[in-house]
Amino acid sequence: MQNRKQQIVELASDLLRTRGYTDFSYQDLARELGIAKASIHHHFPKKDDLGMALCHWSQDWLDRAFNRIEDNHDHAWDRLEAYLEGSLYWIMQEKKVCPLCAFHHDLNLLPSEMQEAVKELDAFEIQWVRRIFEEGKDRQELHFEGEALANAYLFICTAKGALYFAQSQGPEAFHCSIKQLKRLATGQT
Amino acid sequence: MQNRKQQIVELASDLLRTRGYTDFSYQDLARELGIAKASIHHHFPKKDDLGMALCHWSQDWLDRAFNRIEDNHDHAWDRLEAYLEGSLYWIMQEKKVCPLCAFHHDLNLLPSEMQEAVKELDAFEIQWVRRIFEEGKDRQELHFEGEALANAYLFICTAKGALYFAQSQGPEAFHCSIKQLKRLATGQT
DNA sequence: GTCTATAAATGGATAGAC
DNA sequence: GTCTATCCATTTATAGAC
Repeated sequence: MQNRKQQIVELASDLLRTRGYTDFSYQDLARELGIAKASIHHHFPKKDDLGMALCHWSQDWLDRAFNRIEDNHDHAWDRLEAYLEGSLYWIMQEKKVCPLCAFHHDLNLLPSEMQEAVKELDAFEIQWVRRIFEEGKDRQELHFEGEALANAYLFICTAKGALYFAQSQGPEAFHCSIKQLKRLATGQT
Repeated sequence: MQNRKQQIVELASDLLRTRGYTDFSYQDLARELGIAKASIHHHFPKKDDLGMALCHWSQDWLDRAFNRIEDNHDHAWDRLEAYLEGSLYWIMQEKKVCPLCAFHHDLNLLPSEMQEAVKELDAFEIQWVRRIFEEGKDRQELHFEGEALANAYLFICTAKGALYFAQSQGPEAFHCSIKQLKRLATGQT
């Protein structure tokens, strides 16, 4: 069964986003799939093998998320807002963080191969936001001062931090800081 | 030895900030202190007892950090900058996150008593930043648009997110977004 | 591919002696 | 307060049968 392998990754990604990489076990996976622990080891001999598979899964997850946003929204700010609302939805409704945030929680404890993969995924996410800012400026949809990259950093850092506080202080904290971002990115008064 | 108890908390705070709450053990503490695991249990019967002690320690840590900043800097932006530079120093030079960030990593896994404590600590941190913004505006040191609280949220969210990326992308990512913040908070062009 | 069985290490926790 | 000894559960991982 080739699907079993994907089924394991899919479930693992769920536990990763809920509990973090070091805090889910093969036993958790086996229980929920109704199979033996040893069967998971057959597909992923070491946990770090599964960890790398989760890194690749995260790349796909980002691709899908970004493509969906671009398919459903044309205006640059609508795309950025969809990115924000998506993140907030996951954390508030599903109690899950994005896979990258999950990996960051244990970054120092991960094997170096996984750390490198996370760095590349971070860079990929940043570059996507930067591209949206650049295209938005070219099309006169966004009106910000300075470089697109600097504004992209401000945007994505604020978003990550807002999610951090959304968990403990509720969604108002999130919306409050995002409102500021919109003013800056769109050039509204 | 009453100092032993504090010694344990001090070491535990270090491991908390380096590895996270669920990823350090009584064994780690015992090894580094050169005493038996059971001796740690004498001072903190359950790990969550130690966890609550770490929450109280974190409150003291915040108090000390904020007082030091206010003692050494008068201008509102200098205080905010000292807050940022302090955070960056810890993560880059010492590979440690602030205790609140550490607790956030496992927030969903913590007993509710600890979760409540973290929420209050978050609120305390936010209120400190807000006060600095308000005082800065009153003294004409800061020139920002809108409410002090909204600007405080933007500031602290950006700071937390910048630390997130500093870990994986290096300090340039941090400085890049902080430069934007300064422009906004001080009213520079 | 999946199972049972099992290993070896680790984690949190307790009992009771000194 | 600290120790040794011990308990029980969990975690990662392997061996070998079906």
